[in-house]
Amino acid sequence: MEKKELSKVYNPKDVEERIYETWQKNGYFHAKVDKSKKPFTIVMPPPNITGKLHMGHALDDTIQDIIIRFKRMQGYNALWVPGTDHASIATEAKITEQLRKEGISKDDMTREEFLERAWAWKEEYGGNIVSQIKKLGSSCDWSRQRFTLDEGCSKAVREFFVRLYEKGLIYKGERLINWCPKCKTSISDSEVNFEEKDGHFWHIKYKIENSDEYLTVATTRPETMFGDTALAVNPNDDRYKRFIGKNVMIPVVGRVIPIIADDYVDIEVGTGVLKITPAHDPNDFEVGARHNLPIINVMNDDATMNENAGEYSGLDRYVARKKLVENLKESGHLEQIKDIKHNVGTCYRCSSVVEPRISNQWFVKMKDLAKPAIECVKKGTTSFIPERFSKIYYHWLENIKDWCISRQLWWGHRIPVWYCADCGHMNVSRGDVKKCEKCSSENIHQEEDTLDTWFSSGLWPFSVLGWPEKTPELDYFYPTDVLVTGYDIIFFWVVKMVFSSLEMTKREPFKNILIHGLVRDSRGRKMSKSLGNGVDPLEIIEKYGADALRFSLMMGNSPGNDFRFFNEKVESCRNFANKIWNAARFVHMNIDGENVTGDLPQNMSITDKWIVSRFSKTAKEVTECLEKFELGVAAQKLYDFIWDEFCDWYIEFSKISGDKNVLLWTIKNILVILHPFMPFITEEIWQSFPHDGETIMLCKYPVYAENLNDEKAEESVKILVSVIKSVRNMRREKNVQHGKKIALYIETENSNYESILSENSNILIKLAGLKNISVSKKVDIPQSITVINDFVKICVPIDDIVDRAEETARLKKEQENVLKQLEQVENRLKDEKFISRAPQKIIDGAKENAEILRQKLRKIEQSIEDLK
RNA sequence: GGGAGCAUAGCUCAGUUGGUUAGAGCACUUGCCUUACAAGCAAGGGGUCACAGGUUCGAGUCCUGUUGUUCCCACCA
Repeated sequence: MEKKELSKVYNPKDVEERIYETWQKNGYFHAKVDKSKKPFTIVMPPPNITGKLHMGHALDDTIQDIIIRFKRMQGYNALWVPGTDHASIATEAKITEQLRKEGISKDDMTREEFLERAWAWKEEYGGNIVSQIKKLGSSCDWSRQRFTLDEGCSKAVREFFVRLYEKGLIYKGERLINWCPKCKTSISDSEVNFEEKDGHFWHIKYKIENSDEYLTVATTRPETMFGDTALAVNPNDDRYKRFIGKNVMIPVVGRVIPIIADDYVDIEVGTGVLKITPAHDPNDFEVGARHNLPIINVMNDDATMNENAGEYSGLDRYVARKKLVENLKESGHLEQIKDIKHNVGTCYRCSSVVEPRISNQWFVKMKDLAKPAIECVKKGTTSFIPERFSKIYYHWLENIKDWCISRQLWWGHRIPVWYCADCGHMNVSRGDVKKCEKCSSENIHQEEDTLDTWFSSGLWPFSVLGWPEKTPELDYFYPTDVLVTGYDIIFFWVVKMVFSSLEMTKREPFKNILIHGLVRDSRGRKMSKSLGNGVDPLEIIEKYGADALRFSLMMGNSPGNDFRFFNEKVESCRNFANKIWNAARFVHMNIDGENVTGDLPQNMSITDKWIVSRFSKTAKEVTECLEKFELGVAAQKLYDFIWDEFCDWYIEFSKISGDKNVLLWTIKNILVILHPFMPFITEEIWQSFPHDGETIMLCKYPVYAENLNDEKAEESVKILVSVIKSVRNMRREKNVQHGKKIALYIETENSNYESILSENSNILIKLAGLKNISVSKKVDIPQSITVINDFVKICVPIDDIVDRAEETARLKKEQENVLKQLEQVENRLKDEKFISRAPQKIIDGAKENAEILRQKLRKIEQSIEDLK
């Protein structure tokens, strides 16, 4: 802040970048192991390297930055570890797309060539999001920045994999998994989104062998008929009992399959007959397993039909479906078609319809891992904020299925398994394997598949601190204190961190899980690319400043709840920043060139004692809120204190009387207490005042002090304020001209009040616009306006506030004004077009308005009459 | 089918172990460029806290039910 030329308006662009660079240059964000201090640790949820900063990040990072700055100022050794996620499927899709635009197919590349390309891509774009996070003011320790695919994290991944494998918790097997035909990889259950889509129920007749009878099956996916290996009915279904054990012929396909009985079949649903296709439906897979049915896969990895589909081989699944339905119709096997709406699984990355598919994949056995993760929250070692999210967490973990961790992708951690071509042994190893540990053959090759991204990000809280090495950082900063994330990511990520950490480190990864909601657009819709309704935080920062954005994300936000983003809200927070800026200008006007230290003097006036006491209490409340992670409430309290109590009242008092040291003390403390929320402007102003230390960032966070508390001063100011407000109110009601001084008589039998009011009459005179004031035990003025407020009786002689001639003139002017308005409304009501076309509500409103104006006019006329 | 959230001013939302007269921002009305700030100041209007019961001296807050709404999970042959 330049002392000579104080701009009337705060301009964040002149400030933010410069200050952030200074902070970084001086290493204020860096935390090192120091056993003399208590650590406080947050690891940042790593954004994808494909990503661009969106409002979700802005919210998440603002919350973390406020907490970490608060804790740092409280004296903790506060560490915030940043980093990025390789996001295997998302990044691979982007690179494949980029290649496609260049006319290159991924299939024409070797794995090595592709990875080279991917790393180059990471170098080029991976840094973007990091620089964007910095623009928010995030005080992360950038010297400790990590990447889920860096050397250390890769080592952690192998350690984790091998340990789970050795414990028998990882296995490979043929299972039915979700297959994305576009990404050409398996995906886990939690990566499938269900979308309601229009579809059809095709009722197909399966003719019973050696009979003219047939069974009708309803299906939504007729093309899977090629993989049917049975029809199933409920054993208690009287309609079909007699068919059990007989065979039917699959229409068109011509293969003969048995009719079996299984309780899974619901008599009420559809026709009560179910076709069993174990290779393409999870339930059928289980039924098939119970009855030892063969498994026939009918599709390729791109969802075209394979050789088992005969003449349909090579056709896309939907083309094949259409053709098959035609064929069924022609051959008389199609009984009817019903339109239905049904939920279809889609890929969470590319939205393609997922195909359940039998495949050889790697899995983690989840049951034993889930138990301690449930316990950890039940015991309260780790707590959700708000608490209700623990219910969702329990429910998910209690019903967990095995986790499919292998992906048919290249960008990621390659599974550390080497197959021996000679003896068939599977070598599972932390290090690279050169020869088979069993037969010493060198004819080995590594598993082609990579691991699910969440397999590595599940290790994030401890891998970033050096695990599996026993680093001093891990020993000191771990477990972390709080994880800040959105509820949408609890299943994907939070649970994985908890069970991974408990299994590997025997510790919970974090003590608290602070859950926030989604940032929605002003109409309450999710911000999304397809809707084009996303608000770019960088544009907001450009226009209003990072401090305003941060504060607007906190005001009225409460843990776990979604909240809507409005430009108007940011604007009001920008105004708040400007308010503080101008308050600082006022303080400068008063202290510059004078010997003001900002130390509290021995003897203080009542208003000085009041603001100091109020500040101390506010500090207490704000700290309590922050400790409980109630950031929105804390922000509101700061806003109210700074704007209402400090700016609107204390600064006005200080223009009349007051100690300049107190003025400086208060604003400096305000800057410090507000700093975690608005780091840039507070630093800028703090630097402009006399100060000890290099940066506001390292100031001690204000605390409540008993000796600053002054109930008497607070009570006294309350009385002064009540009188001022009553007088202002009366002036307004009686339309006393602005600037007109009035005489005031106050009656009170309380001698304490009497002395407070008398001693501070200068304040009352100035702020209530008085000519003079008289305070006594008894006031008796017959011709007066009287107001009784909570504390005293206030009288104003009537002649004193009403200059008859002036008042008459004012009323006549008002009369003209109202007449004009009334004329307008009446004209509108006479307008035929208006009456016939406007909604009834608007018309009624206008009629009402006209009536109000007529009444007002009558009152004004009466008042003019009274004044004569 | 199972679970959770939400319902408070015209709009968007706070309101934390129950406590006088329910708050903020924006919008609205009125008057002010009052020497920090018009991105401002002062005053004001506007709420049966979804509905119905219950607990209590006292309920926006706790309990039960109802309605509306959003979301999550599961399933949909």
